[in-house]
Amino acid sequence: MPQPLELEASPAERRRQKVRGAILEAAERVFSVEGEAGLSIRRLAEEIDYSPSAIYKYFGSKEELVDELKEAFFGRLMERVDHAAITSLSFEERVRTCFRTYIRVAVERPHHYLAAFASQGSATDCANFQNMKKGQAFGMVVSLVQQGQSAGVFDAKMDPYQAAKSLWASMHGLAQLLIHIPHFPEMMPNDRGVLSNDAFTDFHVGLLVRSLCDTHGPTAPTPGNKEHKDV
Amino acid sequence: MPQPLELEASPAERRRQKVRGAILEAAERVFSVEGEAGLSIRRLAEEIDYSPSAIYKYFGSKEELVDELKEAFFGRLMERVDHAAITSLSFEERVRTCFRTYIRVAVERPHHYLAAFASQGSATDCANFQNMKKGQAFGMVVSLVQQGQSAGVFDAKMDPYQAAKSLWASMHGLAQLLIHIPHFPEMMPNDRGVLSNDAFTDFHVGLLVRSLCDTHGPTAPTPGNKEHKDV
DNA sequence: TTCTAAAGTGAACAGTGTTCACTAATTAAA
DNA sequence: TTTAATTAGTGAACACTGTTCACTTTAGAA
Repeated sequence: MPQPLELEASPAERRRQKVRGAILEAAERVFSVEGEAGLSIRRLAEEIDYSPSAIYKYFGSKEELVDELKEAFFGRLMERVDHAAITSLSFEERVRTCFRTYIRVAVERPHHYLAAFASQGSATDCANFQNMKKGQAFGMVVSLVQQGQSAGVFDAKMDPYQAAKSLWASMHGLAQLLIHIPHFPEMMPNDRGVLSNDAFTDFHVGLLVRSLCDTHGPTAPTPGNKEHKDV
Repeated sequence: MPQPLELEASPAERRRQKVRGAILEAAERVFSVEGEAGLSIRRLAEEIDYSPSAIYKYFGSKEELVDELKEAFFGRLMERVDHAAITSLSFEERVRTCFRTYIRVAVERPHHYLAAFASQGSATDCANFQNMKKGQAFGMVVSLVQQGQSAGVFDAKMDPYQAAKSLWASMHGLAQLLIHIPHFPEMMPNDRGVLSNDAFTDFHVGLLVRSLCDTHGPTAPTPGNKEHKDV
């Protein structure tokens, strides 16, 4: 811990944070529009009227800088989903608005969302997954499933963690396809059923919720009780 | 069409195709292990004992070369899923093996799978989506849904195209998370329910199939019949 | 054999992330 | 206030990248 916890920062430190903030701000601006491909150190330096090597007095590498952008984005993403959660009264509404918000934020900042998941998945990433924002986001989904179980809407016999992982994968996939395939919801051979992003997201979430509901017979799937044949 | 459809190719053309194949082979080798990041024109040239500029007599750009790798991968992916489809007797088994195969191939060649979906989604991509392998893959999912409806397993009132898109998104998301997050199926706070990739895929597919089944009441979701509030 | 078209090459261009010796400025100590 | 020690900032360079282009060599056809 170099600085004394931000209370009574020295003028030098305040100046340093100002420059650091300017770098991050310019980086955010460029990254939002052109992604990591358009974000070069030299361009960044030009935008804030510094030399390229000056950047390295504030960030160890370009990757460090981008990681900070990604982490900040994930923080904003969680904030907005959290806000959607606490302003929703019923469980059904909460599920719908939370996931719709998740998708909206992802589509609003496609480069951020893609980059946040494009890490090479190193061992260290796995180790402190719980501590990272991504792990917290997963925790929110788990909580949502547990709320559904408490409310008697979801199957109580289901492992909420496995269900949350499945749910998260499904939402992540939708975000990816909406970003990568333009007009994905309208992508149809004929012209019936032209949906907006929100409408298709609702449809998608509707199906996912249905799959977790408690209105089925004893055929509800439980993980890990089947043998697997080769394909 | 430069060459006369491969029948009676001239020696020059055969030689050319041989070199072209060697380039693609080396590219495939490098790309499989290190992805596009590790694939440089100079390294490729060194591996096949040519000069870097020679590559450009066979491929217009690096992107063209990589696109060919991606297209070939998607072809193999579809072949294997197709094989899984025709060797499965019952509908339930077909669904399970097809999707399990899809996930397996994606995880086997993570760089290929990620790159295949990492295109920037230009307007041209959208235009000839139907003609590309990716569009054919989507067609297979549609067909699968329609088979389920014909078999009386899936809700017949459901639009198979919308359902297929939802299904595809969910499977794509799982593939992404399995690739990006090591030990995703075992990612748990406690140690119960340690699943393999296949086992978790089966669990995931089980939920998705459940959501499309016809064992529900009249509350089955139909897309596009709801108003959307802001979040 | 001569001519033409293709194959293949080395050098260069413009760009990238990054490092390092160096100077300028600011802060702390005498 | 003068001096010493950090720190901020710089320009040049290194090792890369994809790509182009004038050039030579090779091969097939007339």
